[in-house]
Amino acid sequence: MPSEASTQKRVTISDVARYAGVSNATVSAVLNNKGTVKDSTRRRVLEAIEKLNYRPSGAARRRLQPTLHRTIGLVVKEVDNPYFADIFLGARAVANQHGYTVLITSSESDFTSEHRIVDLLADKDVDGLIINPLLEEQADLSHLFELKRRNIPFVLIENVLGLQANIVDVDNVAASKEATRYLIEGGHERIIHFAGPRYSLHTEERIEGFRRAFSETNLIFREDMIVYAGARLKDGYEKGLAYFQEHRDNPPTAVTCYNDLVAIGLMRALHQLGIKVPDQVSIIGYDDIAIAEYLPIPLTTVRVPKTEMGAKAAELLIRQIEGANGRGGSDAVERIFLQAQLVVRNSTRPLK
Amino acid sequence: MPSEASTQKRVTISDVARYAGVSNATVSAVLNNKGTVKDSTRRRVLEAIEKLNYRPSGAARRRLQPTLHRTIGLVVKEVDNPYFADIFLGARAVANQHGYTVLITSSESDFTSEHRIVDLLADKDVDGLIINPLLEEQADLSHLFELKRRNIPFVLIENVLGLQANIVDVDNVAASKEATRYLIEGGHERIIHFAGPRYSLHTEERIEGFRRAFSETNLIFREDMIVYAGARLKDGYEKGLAYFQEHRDNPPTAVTCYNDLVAIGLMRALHQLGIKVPDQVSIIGYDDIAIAEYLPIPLTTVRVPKTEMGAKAAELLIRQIEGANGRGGSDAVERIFLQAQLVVRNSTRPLK
DNA sequence: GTGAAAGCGCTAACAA
DNA sequence: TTGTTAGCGCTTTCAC
Repeated sequence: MPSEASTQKRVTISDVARYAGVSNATVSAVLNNKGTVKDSTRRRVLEAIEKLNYRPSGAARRRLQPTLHRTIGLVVKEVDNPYFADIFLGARAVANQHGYTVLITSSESDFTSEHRIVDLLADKDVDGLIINPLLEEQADLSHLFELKRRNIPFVLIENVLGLQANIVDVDNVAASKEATRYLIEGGHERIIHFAGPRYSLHTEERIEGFRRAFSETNLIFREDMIVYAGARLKDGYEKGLAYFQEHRDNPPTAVTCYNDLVAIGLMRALHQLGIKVPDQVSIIGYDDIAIAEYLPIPLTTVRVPKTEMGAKAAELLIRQIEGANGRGGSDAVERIFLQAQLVVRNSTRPLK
Repeated sequence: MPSEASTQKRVTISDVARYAGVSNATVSAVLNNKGTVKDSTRRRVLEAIEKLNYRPSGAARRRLQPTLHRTIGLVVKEVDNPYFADIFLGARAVANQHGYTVLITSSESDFTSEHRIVDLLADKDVDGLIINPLLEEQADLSHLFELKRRNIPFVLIENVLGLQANIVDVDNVAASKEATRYLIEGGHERIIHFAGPRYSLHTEERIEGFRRAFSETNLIFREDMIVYAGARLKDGYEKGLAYFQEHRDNPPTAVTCYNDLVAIGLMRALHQLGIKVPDQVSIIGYDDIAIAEYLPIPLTTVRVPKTEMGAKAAELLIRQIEGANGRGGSDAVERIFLQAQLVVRNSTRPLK
């Protein structure tokens, strides 16, 4: 009943010391398990801690060995996409080798979240960031510029127009084109593309690849070959159901998808509509997530070297973090594009 | 060529100030975009920052508004399991409502990692933790006790024996029993269980449920009904291939799996061996990850309310974080067990 | 516009 | 065994 309702101020080590009738140093000693404290004193301190609900500030404590924990922040767009798990795993492997720990957060396609997250990570003193940025209308890149101002190295794993920054990615236009061309060369003429979410530049790049495949043949590209689906199982399923119902009379013979999740969703829709894959419709995914190979009809897809991307991104980042400390030297931006490759499995078949 | 190779010491605001011939306060003003700095001065400071590659310490800066960013750390065991994505999403929703951000890290089944991660997160001053702990032989719970000592609230999403701690989980024994009983009641007699990894208590709980289902009938449980597989697609696939090849003459008619990933891997193996699901073998998964429903043979599985678990864990945690600050009151440990439920789809069929 | 100085919460000498 | 003190890197008054 004693202790008055203190104002919202933080409880500090001094409060505890005062309450327990000892000095700050003693409390600190208890906190850090130094063996040097008499048992009765220790007990009193512990009691005070409990009583006041004291929580030591890591920030203050850590100051002396700031290098104790090296960390890298990874900012993704959707956690429920296995794509990011692989990126993480690749980054983690390299990071661990160098004594870094990787922290993940997800913007979940929300631009405000992305801003907040990047700020937060910077405030938490991560040593560098790997970011999969959202494509944004308002082009508010302030959080990335802030990073530059604060001199915190970062590498993108999807391009941001109008920003000089390190990037590790795949040539999506080329890969998407290759996938589409594979279909065309197989004799497919009515092909459509289930495109990704609007907030992704990858979406546009993959559409562009699709388009270019056409321009290299005598087939005509038409806008209505692009069907905006999204990035998730559900998106592929729902759009698939809707599209193939609507185009019942004249369905396409092949679909390239934004990613594997969409492809799998689409396959479910087709299955449900009684349309056979690949007999009636060929399907190509993108990413080559682990499960693609595990489906009863293994998915033809574009393999993105996800683990390698994560690893490369981490390498580049760590080089910047550590190199930068040496001299103000290697400030030149690096842009690394890895090779994506079509993996033909059973969800596609040539028409001729 | 001038600037000597400084010893590895951190570059501080004072270094910048000295280099630019101004005071710390001025540098600080520049850093924080106060409008009060003359342009020529600002430029000089910026140059010094660049030159020295100065990176302001977030820790030091943040001290004044420590409450600016509230954060929760989520420690998982394997990022590439969609199970955790859903936990995260549930936690994130609640967290965001309360102004918290959720940071994820993964121990990847490595106990040393778990320790390091928890330490790190504590040092980074997260306000609380949601942890999916590894089951460990040496029972070294020091990192969790450390959390208690530092008064950082945490909630587990898998039990740790011998520790008084908040927990949100599902009754795995009951759920696993229910799944197995469903098979037995359907007339299956030769049933096996593809068990999870050794580092998981869930593994043991699910085995126990399997065992108990038998003890309630006149069927006999035998140790060789338990096949240790793992937690991943690959595990189910490889063990499945091996097991069903070896037991070609006398295969089981049903398998319950540690989780959906293992089940899907197993189905691939069976498919490859020409064994029909569910005609020849019934399969039950666990978790009900999104894709379970999307398979050509939708998976019968135990639905774990993952999103709800994440949400509940976050609620409980935030209550502890904030309640605790009020008085030293609500220190009582809470243990919440949600309901898991069998969802019958097409990968199982009754034998009678 | 800019600098000097105090203070944030904590730990690490060093004395007592 | 415990207390005193200085200092970590930064921001913020408040003079100049």
